[in-house]
Amino acid sequence: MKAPSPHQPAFRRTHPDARRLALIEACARVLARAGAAGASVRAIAVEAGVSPGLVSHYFSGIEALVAATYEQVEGAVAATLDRAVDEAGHDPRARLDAFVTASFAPAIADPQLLATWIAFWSLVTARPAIAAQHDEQYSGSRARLEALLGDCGVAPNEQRRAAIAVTALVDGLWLELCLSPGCFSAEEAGDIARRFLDTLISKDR
Amino acid sequence: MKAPSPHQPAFRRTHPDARRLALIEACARVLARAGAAGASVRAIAVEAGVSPGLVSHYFSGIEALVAATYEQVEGAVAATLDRAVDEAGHDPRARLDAFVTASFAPAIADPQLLATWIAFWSLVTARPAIAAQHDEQYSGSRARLEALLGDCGVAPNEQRRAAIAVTALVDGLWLELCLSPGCFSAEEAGDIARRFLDTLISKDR
DNA sequence: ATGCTTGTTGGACGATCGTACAACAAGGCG
DNA sequence: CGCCTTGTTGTACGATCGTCCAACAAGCAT
Repeated sequence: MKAPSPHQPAFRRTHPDARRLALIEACARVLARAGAAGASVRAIAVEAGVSPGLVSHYFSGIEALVAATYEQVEGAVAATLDRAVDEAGHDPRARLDAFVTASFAPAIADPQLLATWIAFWSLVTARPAIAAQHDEQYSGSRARLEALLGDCGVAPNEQRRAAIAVTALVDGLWLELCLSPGCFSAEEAGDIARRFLDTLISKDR
Repeated sequence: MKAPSPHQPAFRRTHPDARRLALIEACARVLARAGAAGASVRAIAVEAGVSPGLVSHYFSGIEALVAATYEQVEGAVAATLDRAVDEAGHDPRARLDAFVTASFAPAIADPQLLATWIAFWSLVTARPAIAAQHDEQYSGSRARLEALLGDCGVAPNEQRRAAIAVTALVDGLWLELCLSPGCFSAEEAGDIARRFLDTLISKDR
């Protein structure tokens, strides 16, 4: 079909970091489209426009690629939330509200995004290294939330528990919002979460 | 190895319902042990002590078996929670507390139990029938919670939202408790959830 | 005891999986 | 311009997957 140029390059070399990132993004797209069951080496290679061998060349296996994809996507989500917090100005409570509101925005509460989480969760129980990665990213996320809560006047000795509670409520709402988007709306989820924040913050005032 | 009896039965016939249940229980054990990735037709057949062909004979495929397993396990969990509620006596608040406390008991907040949920969740997005099943079981669970909340004096027009909130908080805590059991304890999770119930119930009193 | 129903077996089948490796070529360097 | 490094290809391999179906036998009915 294609008229071959005198010397059309069959492929292009890429910086290892860029190629690695491209494979991660392709993995995320495949997970979003086909779910964890459809995320095979070949499907990801086709999605990235490379040969299957490259996946093995950059990652020790599918699990390592899924772990790297989770790390990447989780980082992107955290960055989106941080941006929403920063854009909320300097009022501590407004920043906290922005955090939970952004957590249910279409870009975050996305069923296709859930697929990455599920694929990662399915590895947590069996693989200690994956479990350690999960613990690390969870504690990082909780630390950011503890800071936001502290700015709102939550006592230091209550921050840990409050952050666990808020994370659980937001994650639970997020999960259900992804699994059955028609059950309740993102606005309702935000209202529920913000009302819960009221009870945490006004408690010791 | 085995000295064959004059007529040792090579297999035993079973009531279709009993065999079906045995396959479901075998599926749950395989999911708990090997995760969603290891739940193959053959592995489940070995676990159940039957030949691989039987799985196809009773279920249209692996997905149908996973869906049936989720339904069965979810029903068992609901029954356990209902029993805990009943054993709590007649005081409405004590019944509600028993519900959340039992939700984090070792038998429920079990990493191996999470595997069944993850395997089921991984099918929700792609398969409309699975999504419908999830919606149905979620709304059933929420209805029971609404009744418990109503007995505690939550106004009818607030019951839906309160039940969504409690479900999300409990599920979020349960999920994290399963994923990293060392992060916080079941007692802490129960305390967080019960404290949240305080804010919902004492509100309009 | 004998036949019949049907639950059950067990292997065949093609598809797809992850992995590995030798050959190839793109692109920078001398 | 031609060599060299190495990112990339493409395929072969064995394992395992889900599905299917003809043959078998367990246990009830007669």
